Amino acid sequence: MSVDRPPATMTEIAAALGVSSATVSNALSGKGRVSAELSAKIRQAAEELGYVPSHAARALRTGRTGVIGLVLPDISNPLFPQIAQAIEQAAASAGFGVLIADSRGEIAQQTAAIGRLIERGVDGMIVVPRRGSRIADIGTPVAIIDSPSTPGNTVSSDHWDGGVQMGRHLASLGHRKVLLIAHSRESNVQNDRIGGLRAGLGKEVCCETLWVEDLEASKGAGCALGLSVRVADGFTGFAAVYDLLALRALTELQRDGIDVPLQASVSGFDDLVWSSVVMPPITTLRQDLATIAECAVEALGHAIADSEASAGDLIAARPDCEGVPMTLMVRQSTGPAAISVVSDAGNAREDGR
Amino acid sequence: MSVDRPPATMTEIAAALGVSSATVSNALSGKGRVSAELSAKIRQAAEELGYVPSHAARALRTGRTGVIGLVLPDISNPLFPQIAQAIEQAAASAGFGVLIADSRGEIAQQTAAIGRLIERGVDGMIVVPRRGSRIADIGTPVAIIDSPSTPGNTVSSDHWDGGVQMGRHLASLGHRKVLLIAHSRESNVQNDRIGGLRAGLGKEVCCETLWVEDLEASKGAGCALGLSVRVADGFTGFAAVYDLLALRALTELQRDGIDVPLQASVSGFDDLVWSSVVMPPITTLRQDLATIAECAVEALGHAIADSEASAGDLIAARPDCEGVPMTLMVRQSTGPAAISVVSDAGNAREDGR
DNA sequence: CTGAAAGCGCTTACAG
DNA sequence: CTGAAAGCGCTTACAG
Repeated sequence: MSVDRPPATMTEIAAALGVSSATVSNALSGKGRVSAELSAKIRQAAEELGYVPSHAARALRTGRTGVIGLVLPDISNPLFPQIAQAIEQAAASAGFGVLIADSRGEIAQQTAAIGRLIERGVDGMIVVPRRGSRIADIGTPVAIIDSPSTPGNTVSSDHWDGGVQMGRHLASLGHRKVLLIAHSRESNVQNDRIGGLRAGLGKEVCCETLWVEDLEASKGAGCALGLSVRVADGFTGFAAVYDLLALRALTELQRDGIDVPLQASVSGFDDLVWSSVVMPPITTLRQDLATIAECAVEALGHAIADSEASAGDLIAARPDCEGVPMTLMVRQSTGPAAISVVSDAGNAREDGR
Repeated sequence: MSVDRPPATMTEIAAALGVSSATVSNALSGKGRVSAELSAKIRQAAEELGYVPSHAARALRTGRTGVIGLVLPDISNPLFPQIAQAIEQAAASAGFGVLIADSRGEIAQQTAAIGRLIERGVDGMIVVPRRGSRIADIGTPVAIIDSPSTPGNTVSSDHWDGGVQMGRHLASLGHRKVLLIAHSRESNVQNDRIGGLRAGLGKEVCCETLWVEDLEASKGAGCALGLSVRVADGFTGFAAVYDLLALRALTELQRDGIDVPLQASVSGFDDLVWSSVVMPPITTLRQDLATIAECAVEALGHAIADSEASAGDLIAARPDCEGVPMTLMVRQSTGPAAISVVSDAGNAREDGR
């Protein structure tokens, strides 16, 4: 029905019914003020005539566009598809459109991208900050998705607790020497996960953190992690702070002829698509991105509604949004710790740490 | 400068300069019609007063929003971040904003998502269609990124030629028995790649295609590909049709104790982030997404400009956009073919084909 | 409960 | 080359 006809306007509905456009507006926006009967009649006419609201006119009149910006400063982040999907979903239910802004990871581009969003009149924006970066106060409501330890954070997974879950899992499997693999010391998320892992592993377990950025600084990107030496040193658990690192660890171990999980367990974070596709599938933690997205959008919605005047503030989150739980996905890459035959000599050491 | 002051409007500039807003509009839009001096003065005033154009007003007046939609029906597609980034970049340079629409891969949701975009008044949209799906004629210009063999396709990589490149690479390495690994027979992209691979490998090379969807139909998702049996059968090359499949192949081979590339070579398509991070890094083909995005945005831009009236058509592409070349990234996962010791008995066969 | 009127900020014929 | 005027479609006080 009414597929081809050009979309009707309120004015046309008003004319067709012999009422004023103000009344049509009131009826359609459901703000009361119109008798039930007239209201019904107007709705029906709108339906029949194929009324499509003009967002442009609404925006011009109200000063609100009904669009929010999504800023992913580090788009190479492989979690991006899921995040974008979750945000889009949540935003759509809340009646918002989502304008994307990318910045190729560079700070200047990030600023430019944010500027473009503002110029387009977004009502607010959701930012997943580049690790270590702070969001300057722009004159628009902003919700931030990061780690609970980030100041000004609005929503996030409970990365620490995720670490605890994984740490306990590994400890319960009997691992007593675990290598934590992280990339960047600046990342709040990574630090939270590391902290949680150590806590979950407990005092019994000897663990050490390998910061890949250090390795890369001395040996260049894409260098080997030197994991087989660690196995020889008695490490049986390798807990990476995100799946890509876990994948790197897994394939390096396998290439060196080490059986996972028989000789070494490997775990990650985030449950990216490949985690379950790899052989063996990787034990990891899944973020509840749907909830995260809902919280972010909801918080933003409130901020937009509230701060007509006092715009530009970071947003206070609902308490239950500050640490959304992660779910442990136990898969074949983790198993009981091998009997640890500790070789006494570190003779084969080949990596810098 | 002028950071805090609320953005000025054309009317304010006009008032400040004692000219009409029409003249300000003409000067700022650079459509001539205004003397050079006055124009310069207006530009300067705009700068000083912190003029920010109102997209809403412009949209209301012109009927164009300056926003295009990006529809990724299969957002789980791990290429999404790169595509989104490239499109956003190209769109920004062309003065468009990008509204995202996701549909969780379901056709109903896809329709809904497209509807939302239309209701928001996008001037056109770029669609990466779900494999096998056709885009119905909506009343809006649409550019499609798929394979050149898709009817109505606008832009795409030359997947066939990519296959040829990879096929030649493998053949030149001495591989004479190659397993092609694809997922879905419905996918034009995958079919193109397979066709190219066969052509590039040439008549000398014996090759067979493993359709993973068949395997999954009988054994369930996530089942083993049964690759080690193939190695025993004399296969030395495993050419997957996208990186995720290559990763699956690589890890399965490694888990079964087969050395890559010494005993078997593995290759993929798309150069996703993990391809170079895995051990050994995977030989693959990189798409020139920047060019693809530019072509798509350009084509869409023309269509939007042209078809004020005749909207709703699919777009005729620039000829050089129909097969954007891919770049072969040779990495460690492919190497000279092992001396093929063909075991005569298929005794260990464990997979269905 | 309903309507007349103004106005959001811009662009576009049309005069001058 | 410049300006006055109308209008894009809506919402919002304000009257009635």
